[in-house]
Amino acid sequence: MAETSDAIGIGELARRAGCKPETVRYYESIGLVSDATRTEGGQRRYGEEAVRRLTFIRHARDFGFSVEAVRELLAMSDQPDMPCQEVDAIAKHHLEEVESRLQRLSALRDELKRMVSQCAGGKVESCRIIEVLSDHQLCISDRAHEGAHDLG
Amino acid sequence: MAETSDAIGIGELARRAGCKPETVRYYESIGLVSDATRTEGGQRRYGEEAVRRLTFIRHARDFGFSVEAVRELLAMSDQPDMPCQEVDAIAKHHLEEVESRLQRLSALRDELKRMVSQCAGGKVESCRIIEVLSDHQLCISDRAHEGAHDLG
DNA sequence: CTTGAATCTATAGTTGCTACAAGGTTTATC
DNA sequence: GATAAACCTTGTAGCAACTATAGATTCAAG
Repeated sequence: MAETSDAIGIGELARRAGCKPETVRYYESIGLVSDATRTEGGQRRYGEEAVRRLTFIRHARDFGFSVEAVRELLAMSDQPDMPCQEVDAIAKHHLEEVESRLQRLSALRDELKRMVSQCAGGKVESCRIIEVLSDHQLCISDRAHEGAHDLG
Repeated sequence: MAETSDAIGIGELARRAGCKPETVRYYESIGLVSDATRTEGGQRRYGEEAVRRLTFIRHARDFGFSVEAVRELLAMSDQPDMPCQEVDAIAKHHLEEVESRLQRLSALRDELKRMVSQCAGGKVESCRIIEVLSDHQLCISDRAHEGAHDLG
């Protein structure tokens, strides 16, 4: 097992960073990770640095940063002597987005909860859920379901 | 202006339901709304029923229901005599999903907040944000950023 | 040397639309 | 009846961030 050395394959790399080989190839195709060295047969081989970089990427993605934000964060982490203002700005901006999504999603939950709680369990004809969906007037707030855009 | 009668165009229909003509054509293409009658020149013409149906669809989508869920809800609202258990089940399931997203997003916010608050504003080298992203160990919870998958 | 797992490229699919391009139709005005 | 503005048509490509598949090749182990 030469897997602690500088010659791991794409599968092992992916496993160590917690993603799939396809994802690594995708990141390479969009230039998020640099092209790997290849074996004579054309297979990718990676070292420890690649593991660190991919781990950073996956971790930032898990935090919800967009791929473009990750690209910037990577570029900055490659410049250790620069001030970290920009890093801070990206993170703060992301935090604000998350907080705004939370608010909208929370309003959506309230509206859904209200709707569900009013269903008496009779026929579709008199179902409160169908009624609410049919008639916007029955919603408490016009802004309640803007949070829906945060759902896939 | 024959626009209150049974002969509105796709633009007027879309405007009344709060979406775009493209969206209406898309819904037609996936069978969410049925094919419209056409003028001799081939343009779509709609009546009041189409306005109601499209409004229902848009409203359900605004509530975050998936297109497939909307399809089922529509089918059920077409059967007023059926019991509304299934409608209830779809809505409850959706509510559960929204609540679970909320929890994960909220954990993510906490983690982000913590990360941002610890940044002292020095060099990238010693930036807490970069450190946290580099090292999973520095997160409070392993589950904190599962909420990221709720973001686009 | 053979087997089987891993990898390769290229392409299409996911969700729910949105944005063109290049034309055809309708409607209003003169 | 002509003309122009506004509307409409189909078809295709694009978005985000992967995921999945197919069919061929390569690698490592026995």
